[in-house]
Amino acid sequence: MSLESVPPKYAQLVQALQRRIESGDYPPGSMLPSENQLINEFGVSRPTVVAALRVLREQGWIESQQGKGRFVRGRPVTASVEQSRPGQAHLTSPETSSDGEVTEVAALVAPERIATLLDIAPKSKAFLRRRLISRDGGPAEIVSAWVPLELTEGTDLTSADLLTEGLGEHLRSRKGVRFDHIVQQITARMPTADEAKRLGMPKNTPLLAVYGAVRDASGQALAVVEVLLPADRHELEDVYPIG
Amino acid sequence: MSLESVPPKYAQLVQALQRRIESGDYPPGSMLPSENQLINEFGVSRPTVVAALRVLREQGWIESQQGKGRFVRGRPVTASVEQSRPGQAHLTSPETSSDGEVTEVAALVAPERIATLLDIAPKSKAFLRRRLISRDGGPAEIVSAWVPLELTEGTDLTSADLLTEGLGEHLRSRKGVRFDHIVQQITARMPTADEAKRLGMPKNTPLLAVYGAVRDASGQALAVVEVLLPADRHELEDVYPIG
DNA sequence: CCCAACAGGTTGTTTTACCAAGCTAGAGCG
DNA sequence: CGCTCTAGCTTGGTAAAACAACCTGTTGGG
Repeated sequence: MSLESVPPKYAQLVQALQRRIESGDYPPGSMLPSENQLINEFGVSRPTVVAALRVLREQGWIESQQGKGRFVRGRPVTASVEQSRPGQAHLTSPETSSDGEVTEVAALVAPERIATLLDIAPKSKAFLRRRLISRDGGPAEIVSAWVPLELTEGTDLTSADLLTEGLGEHLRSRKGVRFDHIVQQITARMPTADEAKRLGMPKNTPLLAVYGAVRDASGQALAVVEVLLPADRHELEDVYPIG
Repeated sequence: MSLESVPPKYAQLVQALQRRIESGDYPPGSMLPSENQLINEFGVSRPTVVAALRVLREQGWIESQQGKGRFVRGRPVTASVEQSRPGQAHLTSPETSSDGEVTEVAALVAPERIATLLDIAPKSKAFLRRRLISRDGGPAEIVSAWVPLELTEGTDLTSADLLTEGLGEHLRSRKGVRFDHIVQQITARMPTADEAKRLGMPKNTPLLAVYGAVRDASGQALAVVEVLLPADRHELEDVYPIG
C-alpha cells in the first residue's frame, strides 16, 4: 500500500517525450519515433502510446500526418493567454496577495455600462469595492468590483478590511453561486481628473479599461470587475496559435 | 464507392450528444446516461463511447466525476474568443473580402515597436502595406501589415492591388513560411492629426492599438499587424471560462 | 524511359477484455 | 436505532488484435 500514487503510464510517457523535445533531443521539425518504436522502447501497449501522443498533439507539441509520421513542433505557447485577462487574478486570489489600499466600499448608483453588464435596471444601485493597486512602489492600476446588492448580504464584502480569500471563493461559500465564465470588454478613454491624480499619470495619456462580467453557467451576471491601466505604463499581452 | 466520406463513429456520437444538450433533452446539471447505457443505445463499443465523452469533456460540454457519473454543463462559451483577435482575420482572409482602400504600399523605416516585434535592427527598413477599412459606410479602422524586406521578394505584396488571398496563404505558397502563432499586445494612445482625419474621429478620444506579431513554430518573426480602432466606436470583446 | 501496380511502412479507428479507483445504497450486526 | 461493511454501480486505465486510410519507394511492364 503505497501512499504516493503513481501517475498513469500514458502521462509518464507524455512527460518523457516533453523532456526530450525541450532538451533538444527531438528538435523541432524532426520526426518522432514511430508507434512501434515507442512500444518497444517503453514497454507499453499501443493504446497507451497513442493516448500519450494524442495529448501531445492536442497541446500543440507535435503534429501528425497519417501515412508519414509525427513531427515535432516545439514547446507550445498557448499557456500564457492568462496575461491578457487582468480581471481574472483579482477574482481568484485574495486581496491580501497584492499591494494596495481599499479606497471605496459603498452601495452606489451603477454607471450605465456596469448596470448593463450586471443585468440590473439603469440608475439602480449596486455594491462597489474599489482598490488602488501599487506595483514597484507606485500606484499602478485601479480595480473596481461591482456586485449586485442581493449577493452582498451575509458576506464580508461590505467591510473595509482586505479579503483573505478570493472574491469567487467568498461568494461561492457564502451565497452558493459558482463563477463559470467571463465576458470581457476592452476599451480606452481619457482619465477623469481624480483618476489621473490617484494614478499619478499625465492627464493627456489615455486609460486602458478592461471590463470583466462574471457569469454562472446559466449566463446570470454575478459581478463586474473594472480594471483601469494607464496606457503609457501598462499593456495587455497574450499569445495564441493560428488556425 | 461513395464520394462522401462518413465521419468516424465517435464524432457522430459527439454531435448526437451535443444536439441533445442544446435541445434541452439533457439539461445543464443533469446526469448523462452511463457508458453502458450509451453502448446499448448507439450499438458501439466502450472505447468509442469513452472517446466521444472525452472530446465533450475537453471542449467543456460536460464534466465527469469518477464513481458518480458525467454531468451536463451546457454549450461551452470558448468559441467566441476570436472576436478579440482583430489581427487574425486580416491575416487569413483576402483583402477583397473587406471594404476598404489601400493607402500606403512602401518600404519604410519601421517604428521602434515594429522593429522590436520583427526582430530587425532599429531604424532599418521593412515593407508596409496599410489599408483604411470601412464599415457601415464610414472609415472604421486602419490596418497596417509590416513584413521583413526579404519576405517580400517574389510576392505580390508590393502591388497596390488588393490581394485575392490571405497574407498567410500568400507568404506560405510563395516563400514557404508557415504562420504558427501570434504575440498580441494591446495598448492605447492619442491619434496623430493625420490618423484622426482619416478615421473621421474627434481628436480628444484615444485610439485602441492592437499589435499582432506573427511567428512560425520556431519563434521567427514573419510579420506584424497593427490595427488602430477609435475607442469611442469600437471595443474588443471576448468570452473565456474561469479556472 | 515512363508510368502503373504493389509492398511495406505509417497513423486512424474500432472492438473485446480485464483490472483499478471511487461513490452509493442497502444489508446486517452491535 | 446507528454504525460498518459490502455489493454493485460508476468512470479511469491498460492490454491485445484487427482493419482502414494514407504515404513512399520499388518493382515491374508498357
